[in-house]
Amino acid sequence: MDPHLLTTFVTVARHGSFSAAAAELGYTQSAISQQIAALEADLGLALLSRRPVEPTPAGRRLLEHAGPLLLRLRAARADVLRAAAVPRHRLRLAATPLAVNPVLALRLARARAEQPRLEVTLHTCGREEVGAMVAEGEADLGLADGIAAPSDPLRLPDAGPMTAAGVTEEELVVALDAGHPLAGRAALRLADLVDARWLQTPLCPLARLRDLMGDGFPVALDYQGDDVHTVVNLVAAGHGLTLLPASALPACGTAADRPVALGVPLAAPRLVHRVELLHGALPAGPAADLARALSG
Amino acid sequence: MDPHLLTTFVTVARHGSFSAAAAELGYTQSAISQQIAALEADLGLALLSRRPVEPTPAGRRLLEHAGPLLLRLRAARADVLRAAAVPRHRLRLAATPLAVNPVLALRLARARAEQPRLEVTLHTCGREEVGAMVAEGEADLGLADGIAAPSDPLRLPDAGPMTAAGVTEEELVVALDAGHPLAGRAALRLADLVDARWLQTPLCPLARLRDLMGDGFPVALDYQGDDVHTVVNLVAAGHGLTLLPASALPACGTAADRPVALGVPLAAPRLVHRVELLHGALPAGPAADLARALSG
DNA sequence: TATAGTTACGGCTCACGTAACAATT
DNA sequence: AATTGTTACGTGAGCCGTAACTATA
Repeated sequence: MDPHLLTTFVTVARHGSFSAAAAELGYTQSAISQQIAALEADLGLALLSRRPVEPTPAGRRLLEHAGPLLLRLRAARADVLRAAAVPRHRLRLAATPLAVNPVLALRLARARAEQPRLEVTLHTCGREEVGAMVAEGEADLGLADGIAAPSDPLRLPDAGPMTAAGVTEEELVVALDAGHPLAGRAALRLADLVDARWLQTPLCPLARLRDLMGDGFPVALDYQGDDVHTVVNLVAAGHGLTLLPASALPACGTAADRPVALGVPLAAPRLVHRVELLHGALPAGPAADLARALSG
Repeated sequence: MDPHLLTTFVTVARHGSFSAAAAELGYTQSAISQQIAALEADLGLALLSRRPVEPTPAGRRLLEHAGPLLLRLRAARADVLRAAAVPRHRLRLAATPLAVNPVLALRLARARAEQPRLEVTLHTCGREEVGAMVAEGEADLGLADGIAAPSDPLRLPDAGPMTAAGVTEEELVVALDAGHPLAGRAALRLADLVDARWLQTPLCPLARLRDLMGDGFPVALDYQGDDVHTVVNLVAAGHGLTLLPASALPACGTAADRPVALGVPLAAPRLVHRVELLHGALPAGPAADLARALSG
């Protein structure tokens, strides 16, 4: 169970090939073969079937552990080094696309106005990656968004000792096209939308809604990207419903020349769009200042 | 950050001595010295001060990570092996002292009556150790108790992918001696007991109450052991208050010849004594049967 | 001066690379 | 026949033990 062998194992499993893993890790094919053999001998189990190279049931099980385990290992290293590092004035921020809402964008602007020496780099990526970047010290602060009951914390994947605190909560709206039968409503209940046609996007994972409401939420279109602008255009064109924070929809009313997406407030269940600030323990100097500023 | 070096590091830190760690791990003093040097070189930080041997701030930080990390590593190994192992008829149970209440003791008896071939070993230990034993596969099932709001899960320390499900919830009572000024009350509010004299025991950690209610709960006596019988006798003798599940107190009323502990129901906040069943994913065969039986 | 951690050095293990081999398509 | 994983074997890095050294109480 040497982490070294574990890394090799996940790489081989990911590529489905010993040679490809060897190329990526800078070893020879032979070394990879020996490493996998060593891991299998250590556990006394076959972890991969050969030709084609695929994880066995035991291998799949190990894969579920290996990722988080290696992440925590890197996170621990990063955390110890971070605690001893000198505070930098170049801060790296990682955020999910919907996390940088108008409120937080303004707070960030104010903080930068107050501390002109501060250099900020902002990087957009998925939830898991935000968590991983903060845990591994690749980002000083992270902003992750999600759907939760008011004042409830988000259920973020565990990436080791890390602090998460809510910074904004905002009304959730059901986004739909202007011609949709429900467009005129003053408010909607999620229970009434279980059988509507939904847009599947990483921005609003339907699995989360099914957790809350049970089965349903059929997928009309699956959009794999995370671009908010694209999602809004897809909604406007009638590809399906999705949940968005109110501020993610354009403020204007109707437009004659193109389809428009409308937001109808969600009446029940009581849910909000919540953004949480992530950071390793003890954010030092500038990072702590910025964290305070973002918390409002 | 080799786990091997990490284990050496925690052992040295625990003993406060290189030689003692060497003795425990079966190495020479010299090897330990080289291992610590290697770890410090890898991180580029001093982790231990010498003479006396104590962790530096960076070392303390690493210690916070190392324990859970090594536990998860052992847990992952155990989980993979468990999934591939043949189901056994000798089941090992780990439980905290207050977890085996009358209800669960009866359910266990019924299960054993229905499956005569089943051999059960029961081991009592602290919360963390129950979690660790289940995670590492040293126990097939675990029972951990704690204080929580009704239907709320316990906040158990994370020991990797493990399933926890509530099995019983029971009324909490404030245990006090018969001569206590509050002994006559029909019910008590925790808020009124903030300044009372409390018994500190692992069975009812006052830190948990302070989390809920803020500071207070002064310690009259700190009992380091976890024997329920002893705690009840201490309470009866007037050493202080504690919270216990109603079933932990003797059923009888008063006795002339010796001091008696009484239980007064806790009216507010609404809290219960909750027991959760812990198991690794996929409990196989007999373990799954027993888990079902204990869940009622 | 005694105790305890560090450094020097030698031996041995083990992990990797080269290269020949085997198995699958 | 080509591709890809396995096995054999030699080399070199690294880890541990012995022993000499050093620093602290």
